[in-house]
Amino acid sequence: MALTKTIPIPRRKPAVSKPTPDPRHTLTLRDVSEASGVSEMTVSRVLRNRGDVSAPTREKVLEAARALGYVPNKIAGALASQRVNLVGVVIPSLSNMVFPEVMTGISSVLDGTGLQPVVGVTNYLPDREETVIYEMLSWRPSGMIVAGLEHTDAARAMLARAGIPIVEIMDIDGEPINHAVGISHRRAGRQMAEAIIAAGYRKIAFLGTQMPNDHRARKRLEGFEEALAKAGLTLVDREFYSGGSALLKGREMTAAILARNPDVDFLYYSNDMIGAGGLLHCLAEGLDVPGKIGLAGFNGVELLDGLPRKLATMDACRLEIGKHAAEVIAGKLIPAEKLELFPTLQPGDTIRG
Amino acid sequence: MALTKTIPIPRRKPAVSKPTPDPRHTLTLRDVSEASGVSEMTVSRVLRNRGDVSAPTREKVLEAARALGYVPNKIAGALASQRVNLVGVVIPSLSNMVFPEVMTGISSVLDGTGLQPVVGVTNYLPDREETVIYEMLSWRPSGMIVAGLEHTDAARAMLARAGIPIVEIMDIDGEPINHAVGISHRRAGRQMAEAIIAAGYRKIAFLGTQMPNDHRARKRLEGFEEALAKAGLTLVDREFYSGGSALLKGREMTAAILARNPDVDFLYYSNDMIGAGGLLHCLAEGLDVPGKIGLAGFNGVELLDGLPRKLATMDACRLEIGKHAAEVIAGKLIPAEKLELFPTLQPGDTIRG
DNA sequence: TCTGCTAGTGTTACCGCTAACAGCCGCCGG
DNA sequence: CCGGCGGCTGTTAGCGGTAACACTAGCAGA
Repeated sequence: MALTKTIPIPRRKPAVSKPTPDPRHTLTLRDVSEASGVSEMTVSRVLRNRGDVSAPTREKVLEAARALGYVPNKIAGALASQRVNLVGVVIPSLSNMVFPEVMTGISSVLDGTGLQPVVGVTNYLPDREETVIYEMLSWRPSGMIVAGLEHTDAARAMLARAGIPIVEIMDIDGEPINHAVGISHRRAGRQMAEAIIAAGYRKIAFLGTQMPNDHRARKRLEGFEEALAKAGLTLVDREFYSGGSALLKGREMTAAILARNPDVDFLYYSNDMIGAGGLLHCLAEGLDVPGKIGLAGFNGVELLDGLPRKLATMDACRLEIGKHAAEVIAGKLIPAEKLELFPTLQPGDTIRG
Repeated sequence: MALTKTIPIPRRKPAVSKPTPDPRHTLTLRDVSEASGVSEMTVSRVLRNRGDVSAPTREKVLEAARALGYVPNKIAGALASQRVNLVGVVIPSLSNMVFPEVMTGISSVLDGTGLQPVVGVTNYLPDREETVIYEMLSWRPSGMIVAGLEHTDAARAMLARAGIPIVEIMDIDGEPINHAVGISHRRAGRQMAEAIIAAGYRKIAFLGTQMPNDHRARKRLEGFEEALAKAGLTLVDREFYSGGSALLKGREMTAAILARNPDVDFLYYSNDMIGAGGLLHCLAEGLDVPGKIGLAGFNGVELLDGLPRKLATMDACRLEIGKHAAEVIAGKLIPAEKLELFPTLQPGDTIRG
């Protein structure tokens, strides 16, 4: 297209005279190479512990690198090697105790592998999730761990054609892009309902979060109502909240439900935090738990151990989910399409047995 | 050094014949450029919204990029532009409610700026912190936010010569590398002690975490004892824990202290979670709170709102700290060396007043 | 008509590092 | 004595973008 020759100008002064080795200049391999009298390639080999380098050379290089305070530039390294030791982790929130524990599981496995997790938070917003995924993929990570199976079409498409292992975690009720590691929340809800019914409770109410995009809470409720229906029951009442202190909201919602339905005999909470609030309320009111009224939550947060009475719950296998997801990314686990874990129901002291 | 000429071999086949546009191939600017019939540079300009591009060209390019599902390679972009939109955030833990809130503050400010936080967790281990910092710096972020003022010498040195803004958060009792945003924990401890003494309590015990590297908890305790000393008092007892459910540990430690010192009249906890456990214990025992015995924690976690009685505490300005730190990084705030915030004492219902 | 400017687009040379070799040297076996 | 091999080190050409220009065309003003 160009009809004439262009004579481009170098972007930068080729090199400043050596006498003034600008101390403000960011160090490169070349600096270490000059300081230690070997080629950049050899320095690179030493710093990555790759290839054969004689012991004396290695020493010299390490010495020089340390003295200069050289920090390698992974951007350049990643571009050249087409390899990035990052694993994207996309989760909805950090503030509810469940994802930090998943992170712990992920880190514990990744720690040995040279891979490093990078967290992105979506606040349960699908568009935000799409953006976060896009941003992460643009760094060409070695793998992605994403919470949930529900994503925007664009997000699914990006993940699918990224050419890296994708693990969707927490939930297995749906179609994974690649691999899924989690529990069936629908089944979890069903199991809890069956246990409650078996214990003889009949007037059951639900208390949960008002979050259209918390698909896992939704699926639990669906499974729960399904099992109720099978027993010829329906929820006698339900109450939702959003924002604020979960513990406090749990108290308030519980008070509201009890005021409306004095004869309710079971309260099923969508998470342990509001369940704990409800439990504190019931105890404060002097209600007979679990005789007259039973309670159950979901998650198995360790917080519960400190309560005066132990709330019935179901642990969500968070640590295992994180570990297995990381194992799949790290190639330590045979990648089945779905890896289902089975939560155990912990009856605690709030379901009569 | 080489005496002969080397004829290197290209790393990859120069180009596959166009007829088979390998669908597995990772897309580059060139693919979009070919699909839209303009130069790579123009595509780059369109995708970054930089420079003048005619509307029709812009449309064509966007169309092609969307159709192909192109995701830019930030690694290459960052290397070429010497610009990275990442901000490293190094914190000790995610599982204690305090750092998630700091993160919220950081994100809220960074969201508008194109900058993106990347979190690293150290588990209160100095060596781990050094590694995390090294890893992060190797990605050449635009800035770093690091919790605390205590680091290994190597970590300090790396941060100091990275040539980017460094903000140390949470604490200001010490010498920052660059900037510090936080509160004086020593002063916070002192203030709490003064309030307790003013309320007439005299037999005061301390309950906290057994963490040699939680410098902020240590400084609070130091300030606390300093103020006690000034009033001629000393701690009548102290108890430490590590690991496990904080709420439960709070109950257990409280029981232990009370068993050893039946006449103790105030319990100062190093954090709200164990304080809440202690409060639950005292209430369960039917103790007269705050008449016979007072309690106080630290942090102002929202959890407290749900308790039967409100624990006295001091909020740590977590949200503000996160916001201000991010503002410094984003260049929105005049970078003073230390930015001190002042926590407010919330007497709650557990200090008699 | 010529100049100067501006908007739009293309060209080239890197950014800092690593893959893939080439080259050198010393040693060993035949 | 020679070929081969293995250990160590160097050379070159990118990786996929972007900075900094060069260049063209179109148009306004002198």
